[in-house]
Amino acid sequence: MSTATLEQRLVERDIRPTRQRLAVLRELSKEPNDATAATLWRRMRARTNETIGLATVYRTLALLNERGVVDSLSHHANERCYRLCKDAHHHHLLCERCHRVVELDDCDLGGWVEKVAGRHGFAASAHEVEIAGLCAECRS
Amino acid sequence: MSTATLEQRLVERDIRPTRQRLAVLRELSKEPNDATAATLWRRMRARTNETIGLATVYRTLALLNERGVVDSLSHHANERCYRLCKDAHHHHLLCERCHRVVELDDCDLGGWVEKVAGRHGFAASAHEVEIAGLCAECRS
DNA sequence: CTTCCTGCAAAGCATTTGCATCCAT
DNA sequence: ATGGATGCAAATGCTTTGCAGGAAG
Repeated sequence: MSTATLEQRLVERDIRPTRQRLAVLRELSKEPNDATAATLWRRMRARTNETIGLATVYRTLALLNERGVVDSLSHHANERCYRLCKDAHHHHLLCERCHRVVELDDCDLGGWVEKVAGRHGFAASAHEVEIAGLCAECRS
Repeated sequence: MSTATLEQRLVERDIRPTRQRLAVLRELSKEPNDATAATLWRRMRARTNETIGLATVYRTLALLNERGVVDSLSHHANERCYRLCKDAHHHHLLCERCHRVVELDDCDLGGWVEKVAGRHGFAASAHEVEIAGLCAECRS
């Protein structure tokens, strides 16, 4: 993804596109799965021309999450993982072996959700589905 | 739930039903929603006739979770929550205001899950749905 | 006796915060 | 100048672990 597009994502949500924030976003956009704050930080640190503090990575991820730019998952019990949002609404397929995460971009569950929620007096505002299993590669 | 039944749940999974483990289980069975390790511990401590260490609560919850007696959720970002499993397979309704958790005991999503997973080459082994919204009480 | 369990206190670790400095407007 | 952003280090808070004493069979 071009830097221009990444910058646009920030500006759109009223986030000042600082060097560090763009760096975090760029790093996330290279990651097909999800990554922890520390992982992203280490990768950026490894490049001598990019300096950034771990606290800034945390602050940035929290901000991006709050504004809907990144997802925050917590499958690995003790550490939170982040990934760039692809679309507004989607679900996840998780591979139990290699921990690959596939984002599903189709969701036709709307009706079912309303029905189930209504049955318990709930007004549903969001839903999230996670399917765990083995990916094609790990199956073979 | 009777103590006998609780004890049975432990014995069935080859867990020695010690006083502390039963206490944790009994405390969990009184909790309609989910609770953190510290919350359960404080409640048990409050009763002068029950002594238990926080570490033991953590160890017990981890064990029970591993053996499928309790669920471990992590909605509240920083603290893990536990709740007694009702059935083998179920989903959750979460109230965004009061944090009540309702366990759905019906799941008619089987076909959908297989279809979606298969489309991406996955062999699904488990799935989890969480629906967030406002419960009847918080809506009014 | 031997094995597993528990309590306490001491780590461990991810995450947050205080504060001085820096940067952009 | 002024308000936000950052880096570093210190603090926080949940969770785990080491170890000595205990309970159970």
